[in-house]
Amino acid sequence: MAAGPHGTPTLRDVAEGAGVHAATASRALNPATRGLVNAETARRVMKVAETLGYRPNPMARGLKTAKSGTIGLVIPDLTNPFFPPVVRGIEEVLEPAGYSGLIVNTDNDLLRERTQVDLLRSRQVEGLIVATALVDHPLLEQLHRERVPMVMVNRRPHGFDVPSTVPDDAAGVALAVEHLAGLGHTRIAHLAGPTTTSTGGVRARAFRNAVRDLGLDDDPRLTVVCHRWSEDAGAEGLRTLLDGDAEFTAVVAANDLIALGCYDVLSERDISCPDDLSVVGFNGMPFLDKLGPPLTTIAIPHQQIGAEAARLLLDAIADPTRSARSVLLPVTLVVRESTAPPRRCAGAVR
Amino acid sequence: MAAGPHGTPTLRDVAEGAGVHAATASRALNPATRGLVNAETARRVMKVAETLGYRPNPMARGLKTAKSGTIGLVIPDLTNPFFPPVVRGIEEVLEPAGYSGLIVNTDNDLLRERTQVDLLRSRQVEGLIVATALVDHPLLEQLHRERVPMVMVNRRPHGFDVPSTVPDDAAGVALAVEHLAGLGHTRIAHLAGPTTTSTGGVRARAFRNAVRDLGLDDDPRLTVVCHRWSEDAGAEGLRTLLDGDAEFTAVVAANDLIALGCYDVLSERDISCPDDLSVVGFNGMPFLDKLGPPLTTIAIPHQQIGAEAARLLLDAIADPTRSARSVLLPVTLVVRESTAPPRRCAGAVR
DNA sequence: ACGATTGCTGCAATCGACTGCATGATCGAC
DNA sequence: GTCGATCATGCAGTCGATTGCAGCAATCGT
Repeated sequence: MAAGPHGTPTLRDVAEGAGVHAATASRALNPATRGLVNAETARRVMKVAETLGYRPNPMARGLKTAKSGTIGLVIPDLTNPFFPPVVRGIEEVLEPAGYSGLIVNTDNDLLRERTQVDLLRSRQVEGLIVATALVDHPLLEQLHRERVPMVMVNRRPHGFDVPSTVPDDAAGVALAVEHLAGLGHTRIAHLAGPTTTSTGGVRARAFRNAVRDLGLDDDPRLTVVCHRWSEDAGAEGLRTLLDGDAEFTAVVAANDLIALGCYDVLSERDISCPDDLSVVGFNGMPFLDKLGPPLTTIAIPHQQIGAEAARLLLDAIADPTRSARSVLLPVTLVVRESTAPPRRCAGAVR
Repeated sequence: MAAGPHGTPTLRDVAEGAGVHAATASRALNPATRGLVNAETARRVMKVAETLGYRPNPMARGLKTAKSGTIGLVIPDLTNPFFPPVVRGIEEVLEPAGYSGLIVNTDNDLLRERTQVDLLRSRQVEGLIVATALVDHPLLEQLHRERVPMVMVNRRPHGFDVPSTVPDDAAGVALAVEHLAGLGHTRIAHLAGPTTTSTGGVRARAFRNAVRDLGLDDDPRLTVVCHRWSEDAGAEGLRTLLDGDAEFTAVVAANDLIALGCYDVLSERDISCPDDLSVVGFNGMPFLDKLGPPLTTIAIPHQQIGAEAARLLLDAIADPTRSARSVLLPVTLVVRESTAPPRRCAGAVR
């Protein structure tokens, strides 16, 4: 067990073991420079490295090359079931490429976001995958100006071009509306996400387009904007909808959390789903099939979204001049028991 | 904007700006060595560092000090809702201490676990927080021998002493059984977790103890071991229970996922919960209150478990000689609608 | 008033890997 | 048999921060 004073074998240990200079060992071990070394010598060095269990010290390497081999993942809250699969998708791509992800949670707090990104940058991350909510974002703009390689997931940037991977929101909403229309609903409500997020806006617009395309009642009173992507906000949204005077027999929630908020109001007001009201979610988070009733939703490929984002980022790092590309991923309708034909003579639901 | 050729200001830039040597600047900036420097000089250096936006390069620092400021988090699957809150609890403690967590997923695969831990070690993590399932684990033993600072979450190590933070499993199970007994159940079944995990064993033993303590029917046929902590395994477990000839009116699942598996079987066989069968889960994962029916469960303080684990690890890093301390965290019973008194003349459920 | 202590700062080596440049060896060509 | 080309390897400096040691000045004690 030849090893340096610190226990782990160093490049010099390997070089010594192979009877060559550290420089030669370095070249032999690096596939890109291996050609510079005699094939036989290279083989020998590699064998010694192998038996010694040599691991290049990423700090020493990073110090010299100014590369850390890490990527910062900026997400609002890991506890939101949306993100873990996305993270796994990201790591699935990053790992084989020799990168690791550093996760930070911002809780959608602007200040916290800033300090967390600072933290990441001080850790020398080579790029950022950003999943935060806000669409108009001075910090993002600043990072973009500073040429920090960056990709957005699930959100589109506003003014400047940054690569992004997003689900096909418009198609998803259309799927939901068509499904409800097919069941016979004509007055469908929408609980929109915050307008401060691109997703909220896109889905709301897609909703009205779908309603119009199908010739359903296009009543502006049937769209209520939730101020957050949360159960609470969803509950509040449905309450104002119910307390309004517009009739509706179905609601398309801008995401599953908002739909879950609806469930709270339903039991609170003793409204039956799907008998009195059909509900459709969006995102396809886990365990939706165990709800009472199981929630019909638009499933999106979380893992793929992450994987694509990671690929885009690696591309951007490899070639910073490449223009921003964005990926739109297909979504699917998952029909469960929260949707059904409207009752014969459904009036205003209250 | 004075800065080095790479854009980010270096220690020498600061030193130059303050008219001192880099060594002095280093000492002035490090709180531990600041006393060695003239107070006025230190102030000046710090001000220059501030205005320059100086960030010490963690790689250079790490190279010299052989510390990376990172901790490895070894978890089975981030997608399992159990872990995200634990991770947040961990980071909540790690961050103020200047550490970052590097997350890897093992999918409970022994080989993958090994390569992932190798990855972490090659990234020079200063310690490991391990949440993997297996109780007899050559890799863990090896790490322990190699003196890698390490803490386990939610599991107790088998042969050797490693600090750990676990929920009070025994108390939780007792709470569940008492709750059911209080409702009038006398024949209570247990869907145990894998015996390869300490948690599985502990909860199963606690179950039998609780049943005996309360003078309920202690029938060995009423305990079935699930071979994994998953919905599938839970479903399978309940099926064998139902297909057996022992009567029971309630079931304590070793965790929520197993309880969710029960829900599948209930609808599959048209058994009503809680009318025909009461079900109690364990862990208190999110959205359980939205299920049909909302699941009664034992809530455990996920975030606290993580935070305590991180604290233990920081202690272990600071003083490796300190003996292993373990923390037991209190759990609470959350009563919802999956439990009710048994029907008057409940026979065998089938 | 002189040697000794204390306080502050600079010098230079170090951590481990990378890399431009130079040197040495080998071989072919004329 | 010598010269130049090619190939392989070694040398030494570099990345940025840290730290033992030395040096210098101011202060103290007697």
